[in-house]
Amino acid sequence: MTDDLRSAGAPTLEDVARAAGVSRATVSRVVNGVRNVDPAIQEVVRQAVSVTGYAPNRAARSLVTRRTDAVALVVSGAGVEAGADGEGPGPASGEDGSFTAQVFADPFFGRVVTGVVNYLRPRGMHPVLMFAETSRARDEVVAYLRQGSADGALIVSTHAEDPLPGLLTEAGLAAVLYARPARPVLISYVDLAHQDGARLAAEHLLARGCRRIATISGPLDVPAGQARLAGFRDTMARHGHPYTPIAEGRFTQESGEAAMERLLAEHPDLDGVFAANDLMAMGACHVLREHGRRVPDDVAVVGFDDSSAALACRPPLTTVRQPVEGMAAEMTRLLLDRLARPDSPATSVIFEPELVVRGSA
Amino acid sequence: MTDDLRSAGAPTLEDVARAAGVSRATVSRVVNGVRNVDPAIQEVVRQAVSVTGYAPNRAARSLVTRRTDAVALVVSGAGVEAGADGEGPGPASGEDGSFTAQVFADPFFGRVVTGVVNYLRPRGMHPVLMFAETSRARDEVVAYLRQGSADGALIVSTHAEDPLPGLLTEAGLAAVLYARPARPVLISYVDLAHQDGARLAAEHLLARGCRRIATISGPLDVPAGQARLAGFRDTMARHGHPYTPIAEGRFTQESGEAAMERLLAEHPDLDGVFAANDLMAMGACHVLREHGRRVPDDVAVVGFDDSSAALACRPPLTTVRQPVEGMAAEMTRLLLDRLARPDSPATSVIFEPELVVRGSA
DNA sequence: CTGAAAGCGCTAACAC
DNA sequence: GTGTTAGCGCTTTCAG
Repeated sequence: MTDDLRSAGAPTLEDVARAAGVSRATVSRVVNGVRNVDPAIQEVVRQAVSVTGYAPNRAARSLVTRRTDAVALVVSGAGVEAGADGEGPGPASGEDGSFTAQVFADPFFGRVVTGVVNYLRPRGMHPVLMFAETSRARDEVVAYLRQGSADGALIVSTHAEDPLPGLLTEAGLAAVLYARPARPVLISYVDLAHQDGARLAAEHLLARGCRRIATISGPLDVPAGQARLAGFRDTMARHGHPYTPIAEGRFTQESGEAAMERLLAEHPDLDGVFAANDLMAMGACHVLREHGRRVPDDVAVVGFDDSSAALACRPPLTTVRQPVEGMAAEMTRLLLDRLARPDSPATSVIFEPELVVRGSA
Repeated sequence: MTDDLRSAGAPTLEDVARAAGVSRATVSRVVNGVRNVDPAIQEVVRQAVSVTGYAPNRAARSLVTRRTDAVALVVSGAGVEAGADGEGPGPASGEDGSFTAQVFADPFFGRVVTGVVNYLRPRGMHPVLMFAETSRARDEVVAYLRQGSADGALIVSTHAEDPLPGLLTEAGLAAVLYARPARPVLISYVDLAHQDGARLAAEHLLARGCRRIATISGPLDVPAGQARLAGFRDTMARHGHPYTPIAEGRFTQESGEAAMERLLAEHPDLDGVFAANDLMAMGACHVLREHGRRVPDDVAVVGFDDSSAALACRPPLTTVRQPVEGMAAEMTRLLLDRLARPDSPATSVIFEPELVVRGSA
């Protein structure tokens, strides 16, 4: 008669306690691995746990611990172009899903997810995926965190002037960014030394003997785009090339193709190209080949990121490696650190890029 | 003296009630949009909410509603090959992150995420990302759900014989699959009519005049790989081609390249290739070009999925479209349906593929 | 080392 | 239409 009185609902601590003949508190201690419990009793409790099939209720636990063991992984973007889906007069940058689709078109985000998950998982934590491309969506992210649905946020911004970091810190919520915020907010972040990366690319092209070098930059309203361009230009200037042709892309393969077309039209004799990411570099290679230029013999191409696109390309891309997974893991570490010590100061960690030489340059 | 007594901690229902001069219950009603509340009072409460900056505590709410508004989005795989990372004698298919990295190397998963998020988001729900490539990881997913950390699970299996669906239904947990389970489990799922898709590809190649057609199949231990091959073979046989060369790939570009090399070595005169996904088709195109074959003039190539790789390829791939985002959305709808009516029967929805003609065939 | 008891913040009967 | 109240299942002092 001590059994089977709990036919409905999942077993609770109470049930286990009864089955083990101890108090709820003791069961709780055993379940949470708190010391100071008689080994013999521990064993009895463990038995009872497995007999009853007990699983602690996360909500009840969260209610008292004030922790959820979840973190929000949010992809944030300020302005998305109107979707070219032709589905009627929808909002120009609305929540029609074009943003979420675009995000994953770039192999970059998958790598971030990989890095985050690999750090979180061994610690029993999980990422909740969120997108914050509109002001409404941003408010929802803030609300989500304020409700205590997640312990903190990992922010990957696709555009500068993203208001989200500000909103978050203002609300006293724990957050860490991938990439330095445009306006200095007191918040931790990881970033890459983009300028150094661009320098590596420029020097490689120069060392290779290229003399008429152009660049396909990233969007100039995103910090990474600016920094890579700046690093490239500075290096070129320092080596006696104060004027280098530039075509702005949007980090997509398509925009890379268009940029390459423009470059080729204006400078048919170029012999080297630095693209600010691999997707654009790949687009450039396609266009070059279509125009009868051999890569790297006629035109050398260097990409950036060392994403999966670099190996997918023919020839495989010489590129500047951004250790995305490692950076994402570090970003996660910074967040968990902050959660453990809420008033630890904001920290930033800058990673150094590395040149990876393959076939394209 | 009615104010500022709550300097510490977030404001609770109690605080709002006090500020509005009503009871907790009333505040709860207006916050949750329950009818039967005097409009005037509603207004007063809303004021109080915004004055206090109240945000409902999700844990407390979940504790009583038994809902979290989160669903687990789990990528499940049975056997992953040993990582080729050369980092010492690690476990052959361990939790070293190689699985998570592989998963996002394919544009497929990003599309699934997109579809899921776009369905979930307007409903105030969010996906928690999980991976279940080892038996340990699978147990964690089950435990996660049993703790009530998420209301249900969306499963994307990368291999057949995945034990997860069985574990889940056995535990009475709500789950829906992307792709039919290998062994018939009583569980809802969405899937594509893979055979029809393969038929479309074969017929297109045939109609185009190709007579020496080979195929690069997917891994034969995954249902989609089998079905696409079966559909292709049947159609070829029906059109008088009982024997078509086959090379097995693993749905990666690299494996597609290797398969194409083999095919070309044995059948130098082939004039058409059906690859079971776009990544492999892209690899095939590269290899064909390296061997001096023009696509589509010398050899026509048809892919499968209509992923981003199809457009990234030169020439753009003629392919069989799998409406991944729509299928993922439907999968999500099925899950929420199930959550709303727990004893609704298991349902399956099969989507029809569509041929998309571009440059490669 | 173990038990008793006080909540965590919210929803949902149930009274009024 | 609104307030009272009883928990939801857990952790955590505080006694013993």
